[in-house]
Amino acid sequence: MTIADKPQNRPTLRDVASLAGVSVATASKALNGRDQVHPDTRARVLVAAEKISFTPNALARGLLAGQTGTVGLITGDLDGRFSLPILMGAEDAFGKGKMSVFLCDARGDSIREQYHLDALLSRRVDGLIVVGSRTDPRPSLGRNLPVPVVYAYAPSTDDNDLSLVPDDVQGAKDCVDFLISRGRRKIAHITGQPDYAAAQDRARGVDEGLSSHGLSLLGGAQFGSWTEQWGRTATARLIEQHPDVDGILCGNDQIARGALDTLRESGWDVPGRISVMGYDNWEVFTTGARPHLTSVDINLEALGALAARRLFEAIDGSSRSGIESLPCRIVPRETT
Amino acid sequence: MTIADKPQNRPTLRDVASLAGVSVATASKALNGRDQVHPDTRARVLVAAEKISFTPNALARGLLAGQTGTVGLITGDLDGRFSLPILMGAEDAFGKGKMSVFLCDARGDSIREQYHLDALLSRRVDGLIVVGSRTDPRPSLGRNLPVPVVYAYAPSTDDNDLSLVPDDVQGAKDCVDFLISRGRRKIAHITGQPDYAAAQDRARGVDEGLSSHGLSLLGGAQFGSWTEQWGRTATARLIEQHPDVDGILCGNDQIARGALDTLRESGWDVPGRISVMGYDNWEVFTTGARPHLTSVDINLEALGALAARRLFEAIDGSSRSGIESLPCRIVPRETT
DNA sequence: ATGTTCGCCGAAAACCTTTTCGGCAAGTTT
DNA sequence: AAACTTGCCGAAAAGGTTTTCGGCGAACAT
Repeated sequence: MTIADKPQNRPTLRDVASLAGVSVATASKALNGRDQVHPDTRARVLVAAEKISFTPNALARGLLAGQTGTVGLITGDLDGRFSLPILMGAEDAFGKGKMSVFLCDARGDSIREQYHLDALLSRRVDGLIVVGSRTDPRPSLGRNLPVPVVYAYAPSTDDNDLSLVPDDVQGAKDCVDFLISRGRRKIAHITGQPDYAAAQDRARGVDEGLSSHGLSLLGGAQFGSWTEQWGRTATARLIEQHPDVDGILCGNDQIARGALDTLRESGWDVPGRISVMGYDNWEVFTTGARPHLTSVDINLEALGALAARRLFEAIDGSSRSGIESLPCRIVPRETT
Repeated sequence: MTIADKPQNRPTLRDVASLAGVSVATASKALNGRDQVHPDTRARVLVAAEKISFTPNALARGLLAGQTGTVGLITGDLDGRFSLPILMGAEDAFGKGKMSVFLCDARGDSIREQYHLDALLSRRVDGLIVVGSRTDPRPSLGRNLPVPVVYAYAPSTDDNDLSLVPDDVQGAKDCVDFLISRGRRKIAHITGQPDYAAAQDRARGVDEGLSSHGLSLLGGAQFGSWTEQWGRTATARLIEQHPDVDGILCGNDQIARGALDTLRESGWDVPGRISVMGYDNWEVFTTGARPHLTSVDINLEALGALAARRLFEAIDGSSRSGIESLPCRIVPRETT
């Protein structure tokens, strides 16, 4: 019965018009705020539309206008940790009533990505945002797509595309400055797999930051994996080999979590004897830690917002290309 | 220039037809595998379509067919932990080439939810999946929507709607059985805020499970918050007041994480002296723990897949209502 | 009274695709 | 040779909306 009493064919502009006793042309103009329609007539149309709860068919409108007011966000993310904040940022930037953003998930699979691309293009989205789960360059979707594309977080390999990425090098430098401003001088770096651009960039930032202060890294950058386990192992080795260490910059929050665990179990006071910083500001890790973990926020909402603005500009005609880096932001908590 | 050389008006079926020297009717039939078209003609049309990389306009098709082959997924999730697995499950169940699922995020805000609902309905989706971030009942989207709706994870308050939820009561019972089969008898329960249905359901399952074995809970269910901090605090108190405890069922993985930390620091051997189980099977917590945490998977992909099937049935006419519970699955690791 | 402006409305075209149905030519049957 | 079937193709309608443009009546100027 829930099916039976559903209005099988939904109300159309023609229904509104006949109810209001006008033509569809006038009804359309009345609803869209065009002038050339008498105030009384407009009022009649509005109540008629309200009465039958008319919603304009976006398919027909899009077909005619050649624009749908829709942008697609294709993500390769598996758990939404990167893509949802970017989605939110983009939505906020587009503002309500204008453009809708719809997400679909390719799970890092290029077949699925192509499938979603086709689905979105055939539905005539006005633009695309492509999100990856690592900052390593990824293959371009192609040069002669019928709509503009912005790559977010994971840049395109093609310089003709526009990509937006967090500035990991500068973020890492900022961490160094932050620790040095807290009086730390013997700084180590524990990070993830060396084949990640994020690991390389952050390590480079740490190096350059220390160099600019005339310092150098304690024991060199320790590459491993992005896990708590590695954080624990590497930290245990670190404090044994370098008992004078007074700061650890970790490649992400999980490694930092592992570092904190090992330090606590070894009786090292944080932040009394040593400071620890994470990266990514994944809240479930930073505020679960003891003490709460100082980290670096990579501003994904801002990335999404800028992606939306750039897309809007491109839809309106002006186009950019290349890689744009966005600043990160240190979130001080209790480990520094 | 990237804009300038974009084909401003995309190829249409008319272009294909004129290139192949046939009418649009024949071109359509050729591309859609209809019979009534000569093999040679079909081949000509196909190469023509390929040549100008024609993609059919889904707007026009949907306008005509009254169906768009699209379902919308509205989530209230903030980090995608629940909604993305459900999205994936739904996609897999629909299968490729048939239906596309697009996600939009209301962030738990009913204004935004209404906005996205309107956006999806005006784009004439064929159905909706509504996902929440807690298992507490949520307000219905309404009874006379023009398309079928399935609520997943967070059920609707309206019994006329169809809702799919994980069976937390049975899941908790299974945990009890699991611990008892491992020889545990003195079992405690530490869980989250008492105003969460998930906390109540899981606590009830634990109670009922123990009763069915003639046992009872050690110290009663400990409600607190879904955090590591609470897991640590409650566990410290627990082992002080009940040194004979040999099993802790935690309301989620973060609480379990906190419990493990406190046990390790108190010198309790896990799983030698005591077993610990989490809930939700959030991998980043279960495999980061020492030892790796046994947990309960709430099968979100299966939930999404069933949502897709139910939606498909409803679109085809048959309709159900009420709440369907899906079984959970214990994932044994090293803490039991 | 004639011509002109102005305000408001409606018919029709356009967007792109799918499906129905009529038509035409070639081949088949009586 | 006439009647019929078969295979293939194309014209046209339909779907819902927006925009353009012509029209019509009323108010105004001469």
